[in-house]
Amino acid sequence: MQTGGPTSLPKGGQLSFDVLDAPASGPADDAFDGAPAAQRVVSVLIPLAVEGPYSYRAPRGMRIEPGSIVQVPLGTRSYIAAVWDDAPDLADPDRLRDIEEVLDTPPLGADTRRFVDWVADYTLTPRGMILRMVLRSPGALAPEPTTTAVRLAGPLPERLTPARLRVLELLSDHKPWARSALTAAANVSSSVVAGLVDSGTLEVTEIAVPPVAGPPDPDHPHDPLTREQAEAARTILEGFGRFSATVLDGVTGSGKTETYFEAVAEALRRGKQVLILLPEIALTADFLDRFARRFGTRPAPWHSELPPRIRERVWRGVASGELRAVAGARSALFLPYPELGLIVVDEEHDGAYKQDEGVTYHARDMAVVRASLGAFPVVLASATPSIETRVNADLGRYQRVELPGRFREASLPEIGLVDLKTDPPERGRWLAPRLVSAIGTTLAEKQQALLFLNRRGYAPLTLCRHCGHRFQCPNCSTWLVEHRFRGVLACHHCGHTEPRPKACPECGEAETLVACGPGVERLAEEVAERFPDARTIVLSSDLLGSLDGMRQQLAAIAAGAVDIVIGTQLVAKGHNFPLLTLVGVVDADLGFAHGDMRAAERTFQILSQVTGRAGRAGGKSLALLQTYAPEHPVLQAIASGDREAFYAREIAERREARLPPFVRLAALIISATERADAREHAAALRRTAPAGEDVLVLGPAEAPLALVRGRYRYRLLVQVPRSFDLQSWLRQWLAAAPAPRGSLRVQIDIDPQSFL
DNA sequence: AGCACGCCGACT
DNA sequence: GTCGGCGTGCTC
Repeated sequence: MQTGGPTSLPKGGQLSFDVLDAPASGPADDAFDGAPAAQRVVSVLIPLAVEGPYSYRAPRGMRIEPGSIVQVPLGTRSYIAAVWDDAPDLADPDRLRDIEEVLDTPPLGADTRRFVDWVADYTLTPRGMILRMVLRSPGALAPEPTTTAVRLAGPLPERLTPARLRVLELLSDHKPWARSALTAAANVSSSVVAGLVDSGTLEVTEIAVPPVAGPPDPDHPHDPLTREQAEAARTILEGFGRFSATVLDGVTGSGKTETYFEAVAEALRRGKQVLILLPEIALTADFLDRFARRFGTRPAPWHSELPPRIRERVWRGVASGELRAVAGARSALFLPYPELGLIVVDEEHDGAYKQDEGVTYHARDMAVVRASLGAFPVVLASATPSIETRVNADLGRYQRVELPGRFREASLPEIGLVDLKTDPPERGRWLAPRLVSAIGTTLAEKQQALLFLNRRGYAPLTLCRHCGHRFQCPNCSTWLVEHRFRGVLACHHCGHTEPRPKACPECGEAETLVACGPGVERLAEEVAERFPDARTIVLSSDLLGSLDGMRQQLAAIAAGAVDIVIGTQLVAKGHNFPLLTLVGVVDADLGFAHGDMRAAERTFQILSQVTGRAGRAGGKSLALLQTYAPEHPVLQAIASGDREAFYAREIAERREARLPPFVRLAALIISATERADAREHAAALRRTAPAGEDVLVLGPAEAPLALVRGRYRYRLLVQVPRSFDLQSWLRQWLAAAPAPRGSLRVQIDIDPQSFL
């Protein structure tokens, strides 16, 4: 089934991976210890698209060890790279060049290096590209920056104002203070400090920049856990000292965060670094504050929007071990932790953990691998665990801890299905009478309602009443969505937009275009007509201005300044709406439309999340789901609250249909600037696929062609049994296949969700 | 990632 | 005839 066996896994790792283990990278200690000091040759991995490390000479006396960050010449340029474990293999010693410099940064740990190798092998990506994700913080390796500070140095000034006294008080211990910190702490303007410098009372010096986050205190005073939470925490804690994977499963509001914080505290007490992974959108100030309430300080943040300066400091702080806790989006997995001892993957089911630009990987699964390589616990937390995680738990690969019910005053909402066949909305309207009356009641009781419709814009389809012309995207096989606020027709796939014409482009008739179906904008129109006095807000990603604007809107909602919230996907994730007592799902069937094999799972997850938005405030709450298929098992499971029914059924169906996680799936993504090129190359590749008994080249996926960032992408699916050595097979296939030409690229997406 | 080498279209 | 477009391949 595989080469290598579990040799590259830590002793504690009782997992067997049915993919190739880390490439055979025998320990290359002799390269570092055995050779005479004058002429050591070492392997250096350069963060470029190279398959393996290159050999370099280490000049006499240079202090080098595996993982050292070095500056090396390559071609005409010089790169920051890392000393790697492979034995040097360059036969021709004349081509060797010297390492220029060893940077004054802690070396990458053995775990980090093995992780890079493992991910490269699993994703069939050049190793250098994975190293690039680790070293990607430009400037992080520059010398430690300093900041200007002041300290007490001379006689007191002649005039002592209250502001000056506050400053002098803070400086009375003669220690230097950073200028910005001092003005903030003394609540004075910078001119007060400047005045004291002018008078000779203070002197200006340079000090190291304080860390991005202080040391978290595991024993910071906090609310005690409930018995169930404490019990769950204990189960996770039993996993310390070896690899373990724990699924922390509990409905919204059951206290998952408090529970895994206990595991975080224990890891900190043991002197380990901690990583909490969150979907980017959940990485809010709200979460950081929650962490601060438990540990006395915020964790170091890591996400794509982080300003470069902070980014560098976080990278450096993690590498030096100064930062003990990181809360980050998926790329935080590739920070150079020297002492990582716990990873928590919050909302583990979230699709945002999958990266599909550039290197394709699933951060949740790579987190499990990272924990396995480092022999420490990983916690997968979710109210709606993914199918593959549930299957892994059922098979005993992961342990499962369930938190029952909600705690404190919060209660679960009552859930009802509104059958649109028997209780339809009026013509041209989208809200059924039962939902309308529930909204009325909610408003009358001065409470808040949320209407969820996962469809941006005004209407998903526009057609001509006269000739039947439908507006379609010129690039993709999708309808153009009308956005009335912006006055355009837009493709939600590739971003193509065109102005909405007055007349039909096909038959030329004017005023014949009709909007079909609702989007949130149209829903807002209906709500404004029905409830003209209600204060309404629409939350949709394309209407969002700045991040700040979004924050203000959320704050207004939390403060009760809004009566009806109308929102897309955005409202299902992350943010809390503490005052909600009614949730209306306008089209609960929307998620079933796609031919996607994960459609049922995704619908279950999003409906669970959005209905769970109600009731956090305590008291009675209600969620109503409008549907044409009230008998659908997913909706039945949601309505009855019987989550097990959903899992049992979905798992059985996947097994029956031979779908992941019961088979392995890979997608070859062929991308080109010309549509025909992508399609042709996909066809050529398919012809050369090696035949195998158990191997099924499924050919194009249902919507194989998509325009992504100006390139046409064609997806070719391959399905193999679970225990198949997919990596080797793909490697052979691609080696023998016709080479991509021109702007063609082939990228591989190995069923990222069922690799264990 | 850069940079050089190579092979096909419009120029003095 | 060659200048230069970019596609391709190599860098220890």
